[in-house]
Formats: sequence, C-alpha cells, structure tokens
Amino acid sequence: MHNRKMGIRWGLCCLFREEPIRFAIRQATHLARFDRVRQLALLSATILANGQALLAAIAYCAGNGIGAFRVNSRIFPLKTHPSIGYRLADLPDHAAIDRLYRQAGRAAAEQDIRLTFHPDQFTLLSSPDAGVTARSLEELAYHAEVAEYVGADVVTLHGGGGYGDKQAALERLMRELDRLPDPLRDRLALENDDRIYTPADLLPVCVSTGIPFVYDVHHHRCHPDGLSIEEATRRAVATWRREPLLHLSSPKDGWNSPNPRAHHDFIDLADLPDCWRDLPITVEVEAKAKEIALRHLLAALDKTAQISSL
DNA sequence: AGCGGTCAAGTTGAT
DNA sequence: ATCAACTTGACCGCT
Repeated sequence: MHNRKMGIRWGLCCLFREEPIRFAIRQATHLARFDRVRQLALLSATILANGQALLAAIAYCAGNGIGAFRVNSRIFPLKTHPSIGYRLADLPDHAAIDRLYRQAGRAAAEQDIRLTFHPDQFTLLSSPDAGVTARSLEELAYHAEVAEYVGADVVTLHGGGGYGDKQAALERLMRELDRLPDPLRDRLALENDDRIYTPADLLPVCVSTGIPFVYDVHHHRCHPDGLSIEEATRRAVATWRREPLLHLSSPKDGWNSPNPRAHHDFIDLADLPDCWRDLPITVEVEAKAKEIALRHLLAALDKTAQISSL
C-alpha cells in the first residue's frame, strides 16, 4: 500500500531524472537499414528491456509514496509506424513479452499503482483530414492494447486543433468518440490544453458522451475560460465514475513570464489548488525533475500537515 | 568516448 | 511560404 497524503494519489510521468530507470526507443530511419528479421529482433529486445524498466518504475513508486505512473507511449517503439510497425505476434520474444507485461500489470495492481497513458500531440480525433483521424485511431488502438496488457485505466487525449471553427471540430470529435470500440472508449479521457480547448469547451462534450474529463489546472491558468478553479474541479470530478485524474505543474519562470506554459523542474505548493487537497483523486505531476520533484512535493506536504496539526 | 544533429506523426502562429 | 514550438530526451553517425 502506498503512502496517501491529504487524500491525493500522486502520479509520476514517464521518466526518471536520477533513478537509473530508462525506457529505450528506436529510430525508424536507423531500423530501415536492416532486414525485417533484424528489425524485429531489435524491437523485441527493446520491448523486453522496457518491460523490465516498467517493473522497476512500479517498484520505485510503491516504495516512495507515489501512487500512479504514466507509461511512455513509446514503450513499444514504432508500434504503429507506417513501414516499421509490427504486431506483437511478429516479435521473436512474443511469449516472454506477454509474460513480462502481464507481470508488470499484476505488480501494479498488487501495490495499488494506477497506470495511465497520454498519447502525444499527433493523436487527435477532431481533424477534418480523414487520414489523420485514421492514423490516430490506429495509435489509440495500440494504446488500448498495451493498457489492457498492464491494466492501465486511462488514456488521456487532447481536443486537437481548432481549424478556425472549434464547434465544428468538437462535433467531429464527438462523432469519433461515439464510435470507439469498447476497450478504448472505457479508458479514453479528454484533457484541456493551454492554447485551444478549455474546460468550458470540453466539459459539455464529456457530459454528453460519458467520456471523463482530465482537468489540467496549469493549462487552465494559461488559457482561462471564465470558470473558477473550484467550479472546473467540481465539474471535472463529476464526469468520473472512478477515481478522477487531474494534472498539476508550475511555470518555469513564474506566472508573469513571457511563457508561463513552460514547466518548472519542481512544483510550487502555492500552485496546488486548496480545493484539491482532501479529494480522493489522482494528480499527475508534470515537473521536469520527475521523481525528485515528487520527493520534494511529498516532503513539503508532510511539513504543512505537521504544522497544521500543532 | 564524446559531441551534436536528428528523430513518424499535426497544428498553430511567428517571421 | 517556411519553420520553430509544443516537450524531450535518447539515439546514432561521426570524429
């Protein structure tokens, strides 16, 4: 059982700064020089190594008061690449990979480490370009496949582009959401971003489709919509039929800098909304110092808890 | 061994 | 029209 502080389950995102836990990737241009057998051997070895890294990441979280871990989308490198892409059954170590990733899923479940995914900016369901949507659906299918493997319960997606007409784009997004296969639909969540889609834009979509809303308070502060943090939090939490997921970060050079969107190495406790403190929620910490930032944050929370109990 | 250019994908906005 | 930013290291070719 991990160490829950103030009602919040704290989550680490993808990487470690100091801890020697590394997830490897492969480059398509490099692999393209080899024959298919060699490509699959290299990919297979990388995926096995990444599975071991995932086990290590879960163990680290369990031992350090961290209750959630976001898995890097590239844990199966180039899985959906148009020319290098592959099926799991094609990999020479398929059976061992299967065992290892299911083992990681069991380890996460046993130690109560929530696993999540967050596909990158190339994955979106609002594009007017059918090819972009088709490739995104394939990418999401890959995420759902790995999520099922390891028991991850959230795949967080942004709204995508605005294309000069956000309402039309949101209607395309809703149409795609309505026809997702169940394994994906059951895991997908929508998150506000810092340039285009605000909580006020996405909450109605979430309510109408039943897809939960991931509230990123840093994005909301960069790109406000008239909703207060308290109101956005309340409405976001209400979209979840399981533990809600929220995102927290602090600005690299302060809120008055030219670019407050950039993430700081650490979390300033002042950026944690007071109304989050006692909620039964998962908060993923997007701080560049990774596990060091979590360590500092947990220590700072301990200190304030001690002071308030005097 | 170390350095630096490059890396699959989409969209926006600055120049 | 072109290209950096987004976010981000890690990889790989070259010296």
